[in-house]
Amino acid sequence: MEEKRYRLVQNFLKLQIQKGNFVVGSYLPSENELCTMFGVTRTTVRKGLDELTREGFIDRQHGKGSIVRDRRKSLGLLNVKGFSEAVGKDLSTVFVQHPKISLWNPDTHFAISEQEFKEKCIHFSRLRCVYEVPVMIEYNWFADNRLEGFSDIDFIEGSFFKTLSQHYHIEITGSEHELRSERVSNDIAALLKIPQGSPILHISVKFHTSKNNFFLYSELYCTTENYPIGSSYHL
Amino acid sequence: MEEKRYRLVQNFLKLQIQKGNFVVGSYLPSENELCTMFGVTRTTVRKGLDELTREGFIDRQHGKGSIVRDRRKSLGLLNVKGFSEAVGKDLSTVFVQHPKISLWNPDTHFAISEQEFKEKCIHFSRLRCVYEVPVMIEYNWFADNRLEGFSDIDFIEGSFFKTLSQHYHIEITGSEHELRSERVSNDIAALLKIPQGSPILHISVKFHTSKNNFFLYSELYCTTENYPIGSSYHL
DNA sequence: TAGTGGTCTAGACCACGCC
DNA sequence: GCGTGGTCTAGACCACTAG
Repeated sequence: MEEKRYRLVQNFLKLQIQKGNFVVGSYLPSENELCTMFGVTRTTVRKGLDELTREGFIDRQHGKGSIVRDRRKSLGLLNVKGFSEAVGKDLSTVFVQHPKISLWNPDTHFAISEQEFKEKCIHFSRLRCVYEVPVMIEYNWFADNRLEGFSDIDFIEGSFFKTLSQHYHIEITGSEHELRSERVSNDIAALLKIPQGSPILHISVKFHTSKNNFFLYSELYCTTENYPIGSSYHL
Repeated sequence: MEEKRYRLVQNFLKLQIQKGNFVVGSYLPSENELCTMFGVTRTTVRKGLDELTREGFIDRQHGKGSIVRDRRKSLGLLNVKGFSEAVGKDLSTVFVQHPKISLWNPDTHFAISEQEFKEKCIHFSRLRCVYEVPVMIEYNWFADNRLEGFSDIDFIEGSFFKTLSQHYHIEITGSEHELRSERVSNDIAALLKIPQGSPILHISVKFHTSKNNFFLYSELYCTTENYPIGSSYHL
């Protein structure tokens, strides 16, 4: 399929990183070592490493080497400030609904493709708390038949994305968001333990992945009074 | 300062694009032409073009050439859906406060550096409407002495960013956001013509720029009922 | 000083778009 | 067919890091 030599280097290294054979913070083989491993020149190896850098898998350090990076912090995605970033806070996640096969929920604001709609989907929802205080509820849907045996395996370190990467070698490649400020519904007010009718931040997300035609749909409802949602974008 | 040859190519082309000498949609000189223009090899020219691609200035088309791109749509920044994207809608912007020298406003949620705080700042605010209906009010602050003679010149096509690029060759390189869902204040409710106490989306933004230590601070208040805020991110 | 990544040359061949 | 960008080679020298 893909005969470009730099892709071979790139995909080989990516797979090793996804599998955990090169852990975060460790160094990849040097460029010269990769040259002999793959029988190519440095230009080709460097092109592969450039791509991995662009994808956020590695950082390169002049005079030292290429170091494996924690990608989850570099995606520019919306996340509760202090949730995945902050250390030393008491964070917790509880399932409101464990993953199970269900029907597509009409609540998703992004259009689901016909192809997806024909399939069953998997749904799960989680409540996110800081210091035991609920700050966000998250509803997720995705096409069932794309992730073989998903319901049966556990989330790696409580992270859906980490699970996708390590078990299925699927990465998040992008996302679309729609943001609304609404009055909270009574159901969600009860779950988040906030007064009825409070303003709440509603975020609809469509995640794009490295797997063809595989998307993740999420609806997030956040109380932003104490923990505003942060996001960042850099060139 | 910068002696790398690919930077020469990159910066030369970037400046021409910023000045409008290469307009959006036109083709840059071919790689071979650039080679002879700068007396370097294709590897070097291509490295410069790679950088421009990464920065969003150009797209490259196999067999055709490198085409100048409209960068403002590629930043993954938050913008009112249908504001800068949609065509055929009746969009308008009115100044609530024209640019003038003022004091730093304590309303900004991001910390302003000591260096900036010592300087005066320029402030302006604008009301954004769709079909004459106000949907967003925007307050902006930035350090005065960074943009010589700013108050006196007009916005290019009503765009602050376009003005920064063409007049000062400054580009937006990134941004940080904080999002909150709040009850609207009475002042803002009046400006946006919405009922008092309505939920409103409050976005604090710190824009990073290509000019050292120059940032733009914005506070946005958006009614999201009819026109939700959209954003997207792609690898 | 040895090893690493960063820049650069002077070629070559290929794949794509267009006439 | 010709010009374009995409991939690749086989070198070279430089800049940075570390023992």
